[in-house]
Amino acid sequence: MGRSPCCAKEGLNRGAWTASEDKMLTEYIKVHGEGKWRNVPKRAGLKRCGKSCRLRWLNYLRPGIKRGNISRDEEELIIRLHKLLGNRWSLIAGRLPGRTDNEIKNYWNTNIGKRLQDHHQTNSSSNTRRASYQYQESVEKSPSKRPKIDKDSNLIWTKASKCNKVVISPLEPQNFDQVVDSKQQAAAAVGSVVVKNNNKDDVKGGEALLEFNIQENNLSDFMMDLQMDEHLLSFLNSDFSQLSYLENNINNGGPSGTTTINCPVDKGPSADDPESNQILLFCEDKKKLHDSDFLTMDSLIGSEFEWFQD
DNA sequence: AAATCAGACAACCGCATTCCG
DNA sequence: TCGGAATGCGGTTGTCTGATT
Repeated sequence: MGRSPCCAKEGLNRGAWTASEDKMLTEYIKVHGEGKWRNVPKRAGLKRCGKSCRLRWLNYLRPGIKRGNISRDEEELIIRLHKLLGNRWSLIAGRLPGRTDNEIKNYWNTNIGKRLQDHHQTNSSSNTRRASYQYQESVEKSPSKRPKIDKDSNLIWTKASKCNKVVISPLEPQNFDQVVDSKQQAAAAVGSVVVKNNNKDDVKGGEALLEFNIQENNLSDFMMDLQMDEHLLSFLNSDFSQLSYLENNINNGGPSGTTTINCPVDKGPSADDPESNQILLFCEDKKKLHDSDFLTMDSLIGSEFEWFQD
């Protein structure tokens, strides 16, 4: 049985929204809030489908939307994030307050992507070809709906392809059972994951250590399984400086010969205690970590852009 | 002045994922 | 647990506008 359309198409307006339609939608959402998009047109008195209302609201009418004039800083950030994430426009937009995925996508397609392509054509032998461009190319060659990521590219695939439900939360002793559940899920997918309920005397606050033994999978797989987009990416702020911190930690060794990545998270059981509001990742196999592609990320996103500039 | 072209971007479409009864 | 509905996402299309011929 085919899926029913989100709304009947007969008699609906299409194309550009009028000012009065915008007003009706805005006023409706002010009163009733977002969501239940299917019902919005009927209740707001609009001759539009729910999807169209949602899109109009999210991309145009929503408060706080910045429009046009993408700054140099924003552009550089878009390029950096695109290197990391590929065409995950919504994720990229999430790092640019007030910008929408649609706007960034359009901006990329009409400005940055085109310039990159032009640059590539005039400089095809240059070794400055970057993952984002390679990705763009692969997409162009492959018209399939979903992007195909070259495993050898430097793109970080932020959605879990193997186990996307392993969420590591700030830990308290009473949460340990929960952690073991996560461990079992992760172990099935990644290789082996060891969860230790640390002696409170050894480690402050009864934190648990999660040790990931990444088997033949490289660290980018490891990153996937940690929902990088939700947690790790949250600390990859615009200057990405903390990645250097990771590298330093690997080179110098963290506490007890392990490598520690501290990832602030939005909320936790003790949100008022900054120290408990951390995800701690320990990787004992420093060499594996060091040899992995992950470290190239720092150099990748910190790479120069003069080749690209006007 | 009219026709054509290209760039920009809003909107649409189809599919995937998530939610929920 | 399952299936349908709702939502989210990325690719594509349509349309407007300004530049060029």
